[in-house]
Amino acid sequence: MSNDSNKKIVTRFAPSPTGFVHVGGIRTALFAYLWARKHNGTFILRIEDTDKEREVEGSIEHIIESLKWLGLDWDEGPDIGGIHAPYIQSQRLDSYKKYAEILIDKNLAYADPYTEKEIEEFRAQADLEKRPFLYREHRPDNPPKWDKTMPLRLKIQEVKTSEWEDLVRGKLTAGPEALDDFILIKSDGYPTYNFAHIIDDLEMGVTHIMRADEFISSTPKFLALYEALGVDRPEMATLPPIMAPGGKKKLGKRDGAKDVLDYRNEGILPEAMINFLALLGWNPGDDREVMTINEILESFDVKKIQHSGAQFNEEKLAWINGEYIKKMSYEEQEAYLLKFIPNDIKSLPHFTNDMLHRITPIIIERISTGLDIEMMAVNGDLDYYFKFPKLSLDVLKKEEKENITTEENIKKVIESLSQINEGDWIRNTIKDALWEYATSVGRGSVLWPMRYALSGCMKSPDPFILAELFGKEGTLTRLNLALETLSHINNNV
RNA sequence: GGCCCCAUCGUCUAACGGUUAGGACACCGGGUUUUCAAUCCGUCAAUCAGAGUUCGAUUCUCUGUGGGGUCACCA
Repeated sequence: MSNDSNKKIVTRFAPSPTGFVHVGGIRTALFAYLWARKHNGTFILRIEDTDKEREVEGSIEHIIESLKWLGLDWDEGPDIGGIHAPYIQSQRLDSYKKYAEILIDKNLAYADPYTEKEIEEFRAQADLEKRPFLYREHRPDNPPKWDKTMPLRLKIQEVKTSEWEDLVRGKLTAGPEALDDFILIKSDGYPTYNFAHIIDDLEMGVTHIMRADEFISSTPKFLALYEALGVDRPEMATLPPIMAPGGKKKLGKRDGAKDVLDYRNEGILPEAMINFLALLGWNPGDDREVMTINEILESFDVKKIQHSGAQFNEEKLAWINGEYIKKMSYEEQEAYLLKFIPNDIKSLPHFTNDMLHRITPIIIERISTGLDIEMMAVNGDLDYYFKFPKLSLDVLKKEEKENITTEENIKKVIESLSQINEGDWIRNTIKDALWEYATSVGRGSVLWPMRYALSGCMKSPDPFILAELFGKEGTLTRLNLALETLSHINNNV
């Protein structure tokens, strides 16, 4: 293994183009990115498309879009090229062939003459005998010359217990069962992941491999291949798995893991996602939680990477996102809000830039993601800013019976507010004009009907804030509407 | 099942072998606003179990238990 500390750090993110990337993949990319950037190293994006069956068209563009959204930029990759181009495995078949020939010449790789059916039978037999199936136990004595239509397998030299050092986990071991004559080149001519990623890492000078812990069990095979090739291996840092909510299994696409870009659509900010993901399986060693990418970079250390799995908790992600939203500039907040306000609200009679401008801080204070804004819209907690509320007879009646909302109180409020000059129409003046009376008759019997008259809702921001927002005329209009509704009830009872 | 990895509040985590086991999210409660979705304060809450080493284990060792991963011509 290479221990040359002067060597430039090179890491990579190597997804396969089988669809979108979920947060697990991004976390791996992030840690590799952080390690490279921290050391002024190189971060490579490589596409591992050796399984043409599972390939999904458009994946590469989608992956690139996801990484760019998050600000994880790379120094070499399929879209920008680089000194180790190409960066798509299906375009690197010559390299794999070259190394395959080397292994064949050294008598360390051989053609697999069996049919799939025969292999199946070996496997079934092993199952029957309740022992692990190992291809090497069926290794042919005189394998045919490899004609590229048969799989090519690595010939394991020495069956032994494997032992290696992991940057995160320390000393790891695996029994001899983990070692088998695995396939290097498939019968379709493409290399397996096991072979291709090692050749690529070698040719691209990758010094550190960040990977999820499902690769621990195949590491002995990688080790055997490095040995056969006679090359130093890169350092390996095993990341803990990200668990699905509930903690019962690793987060995966089948269990509903979302496309990271879905989070963008929900209003998660890239900085918040990066921050959250960095903290999933790593911590800076102190109590900081909201950290900029530079602060993360400053403190990042593979030694602080967690060993055990961590559940992906969307609530905490939302909380962090809220922290970032509150730190945005006023203009950014307004644009953010506008993005999530549905069109039917935007077409309401009083929807103006001025009103949007004024409610921005009020709404922003109360939300943590765009989903919250959409939810407010659905619940009717947004439209009263832009139109006169429709008051519910039932609600008013109920309060009438409880002797809270009386015509007298509303009249008194209207009377007091009418005396305020337009120029003095701010929340504190409004409050001062009403406070004494409200206190004398019980604040609830004044504030509640005021809130309801202004918003038509059981809950809303402070009624004085609403009154300021709607202006003197708007406020009095709404109060008179309430009064009208109330007297209408009284006349009909 | 074989092999491997992991194990602190519900969740994410902190703690040179010596702390009243700390923080954050969530929850719950309270203040303010007689609204809460805002804000402030507070409560509740954990070292998987059993041995061993040690004056002293969350920390080291072993066993057990639990959870996860992996046993492909997928990555």
